[in-house]
Amino acid sequence: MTPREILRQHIQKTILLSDEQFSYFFSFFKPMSFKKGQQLIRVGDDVDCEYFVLSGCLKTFFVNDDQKMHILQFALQTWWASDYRALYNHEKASVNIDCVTDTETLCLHAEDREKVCKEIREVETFLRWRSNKGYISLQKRILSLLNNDARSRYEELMQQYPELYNLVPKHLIAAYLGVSRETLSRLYNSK
Amino acid sequence: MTPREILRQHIQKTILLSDEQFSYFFSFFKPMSFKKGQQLIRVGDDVDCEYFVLSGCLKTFFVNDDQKMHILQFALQTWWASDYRALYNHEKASVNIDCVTDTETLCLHAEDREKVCKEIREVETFLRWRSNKGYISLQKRILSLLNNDARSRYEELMQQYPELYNLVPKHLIAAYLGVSRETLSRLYNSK
DNA sequence: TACATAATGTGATCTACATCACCTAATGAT
DNA sequence: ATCATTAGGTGATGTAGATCACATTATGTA
Repeated sequence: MTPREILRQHIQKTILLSDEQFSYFFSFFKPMSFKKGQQLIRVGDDVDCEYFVLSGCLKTFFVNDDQKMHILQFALQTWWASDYRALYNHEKASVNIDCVTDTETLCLHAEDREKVCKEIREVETFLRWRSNKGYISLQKRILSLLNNDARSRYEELMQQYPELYNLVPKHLIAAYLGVSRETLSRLYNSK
Repeated sequence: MTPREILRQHIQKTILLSDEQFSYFFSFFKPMSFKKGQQLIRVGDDVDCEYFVLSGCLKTFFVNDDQKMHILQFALQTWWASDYRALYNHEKASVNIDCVTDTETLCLHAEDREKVCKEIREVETFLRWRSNKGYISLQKRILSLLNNDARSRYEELMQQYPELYNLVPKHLIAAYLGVSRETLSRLYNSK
């Protein structure tokens, strides 16, 4: 699939755009490719765009004072990633985004996004629904953090995103689940 | 302030509506008042509306197999509450909402919301931004759950929403923080 | 006014998970 | 091919917070 097709199919799950409308929207996306380990956003940066993942894997993460990393999101194909707090409030980045693997993305600038939103009603509807889905999935994760122990959080994640198992180093999975890498290792090497 | 004024001021923080536009939007909101302990949404219910809080306090919560309650959200004045997963995906409710105190709300049906969204562009923009803000605040809470211990989560909450201290029983605060009521009690009675 | 129920406090004990220390196995760079 | 770096495994030990048990104080209700 071409980048264009990947994006189009993704959007069409929510709304219908004419060829013309889609072409117009698509024209604002700039292809950007990154190597494993490359940083897209660093804490303190100005943030003016968001990334749509075509292939590979990004991680959005925070590093605390003790140098401990917490992962807010892995972004695989058709996922979106940015520091949305910074992007929407015009603040400096408070999280980092970098590449877990080589990654191809389409980059959309916030001002272009707002421009197209005004011009094409359906695009705004799409973005509203995208936000809703994001909200719902974060709520699910909060519930999982409150209710489940490390083992069932791990099993839940592996069941929902099995591709992460081979794609992402285990210590990053641990940093996503909120568990130490040692404990995670013990979890799936026993039982 | 009248309900109308409360809603209008809330919306105007994000977008501008003419008197006419606002009156039209407002006409779809139905005042609904509830007594402390009354249930707005129960697991398994059909969900077709969302609530805008005028006064009082709601809680959105989940009860697990061990009868342990986890609170996803407290909703105070100008907050919105519903089971958004159910509302957006036309599923049965997977969480409960009830009243922590006597509560006045304005109720908006999903079909009316979508109707007004189509008719008034600014309303759709408002809802898109509302979702974004919700997403950002859930992300903040996830980070807090991953990074902070019970004490600092408690202090963070009390600092951000001091009104909860006298409004909400401590065992509910505990259920929001993801800590046992005993531990919470010890936290603020020592140190 | 009395009684039931909900909210809160506090000690004793238990446990999931963190931390530390050290090891082996991959992976990658020169 | 060699060496450094990163990933991963595993034992020993420490600890935040859960759980259990029971007392105390509010709150609501007949």
